[in-house]
Amino acid sequence: MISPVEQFAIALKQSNNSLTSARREVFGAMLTEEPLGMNELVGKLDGKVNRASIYRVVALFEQLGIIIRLQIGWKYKLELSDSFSYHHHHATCLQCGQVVALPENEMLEQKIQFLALTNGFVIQDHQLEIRGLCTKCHKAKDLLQNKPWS
Amino acid sequence: MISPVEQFAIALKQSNNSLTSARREVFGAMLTEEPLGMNELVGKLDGKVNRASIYRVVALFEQLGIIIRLQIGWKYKLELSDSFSYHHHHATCLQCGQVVALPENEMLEQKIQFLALTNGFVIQDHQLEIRGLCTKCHKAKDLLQNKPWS
DNA sequence: CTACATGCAAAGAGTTTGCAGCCCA
DNA sequence: TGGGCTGCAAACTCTTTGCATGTAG
Repeated sequence: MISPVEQFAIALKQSNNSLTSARREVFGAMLTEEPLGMNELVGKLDGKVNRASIYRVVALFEQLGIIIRLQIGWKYKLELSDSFSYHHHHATCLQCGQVVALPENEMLEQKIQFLALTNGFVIQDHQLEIRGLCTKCHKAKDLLQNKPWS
Repeated sequence: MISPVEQFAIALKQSNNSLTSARREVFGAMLTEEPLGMNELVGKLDGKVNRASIYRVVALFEQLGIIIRLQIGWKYKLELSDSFSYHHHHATCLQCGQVVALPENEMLEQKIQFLALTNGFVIQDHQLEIRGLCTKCHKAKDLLQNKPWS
């Protein structure tokens, strides 16, 4: 079993990129549960890595397929790529803002492939953004609408 | 049968918003085949509607569900909402940049609903972004790789 | 030691806001 | 006529770039 950090180091070496401290810091900061916004990332590395360098490192990581850019509403967030986890999609709760990772679904992936292929498109990459209400917020809303206390 | 422009006028009236010339212009500019980038929209309305007003009108239209914001790569594009056409997804060609509207696929929609529901999520909205190669560019690439002339 | 990477500061997009004047209902 | 809408200009956020310095290999 190879650790994420080793995998990261190998990816850099294989692409002829140095393993610098800024890159290590950014990668370390990305080893989190939730996808990170650029501003959060900058904040997390405040005093350690310069803002411009973070942008440059993120661009490199994206190019190397180490991280991916998720669209969450109007903004984007960053997350380690599928190579460091597994292929999945996300659902964002419009109420509480929580981003939930949805488990891989083979049937769904097949349908997406099929839809693209029947239209002559060869898929290289895809992203599904789901917006709605999470379990908690949905229940809360039900309570409000049913007014069980009235 | 009700025309798009009438439908638009009704949507404004019902939400207590005036039918101003700026809003008419923006709506008119949106009546196109392809999704429009904000800069394209601004360019198209250059001299007619001020940049800031376009942003305000777009924000209003989005809120009223008249237009939607598509994620295309790192940027976004605008397009009239499903109420003015039909529910569909898009595929962007990484080579030539063309954005193709893919026809609705009931099975796919069901899978998406299912995936969300089994994870306790009630979908309000969703967007699928497909990136790949269109028929033309894919063929061109095949030619290059097979080097039929060599 | 050398090429590549970073920090810093300034420039550049893209977007938002305050305010005075204009226009739709 | 009056309240909402627009144009204008300035402010703000996010991102990129040029250049001198630092550092990994």
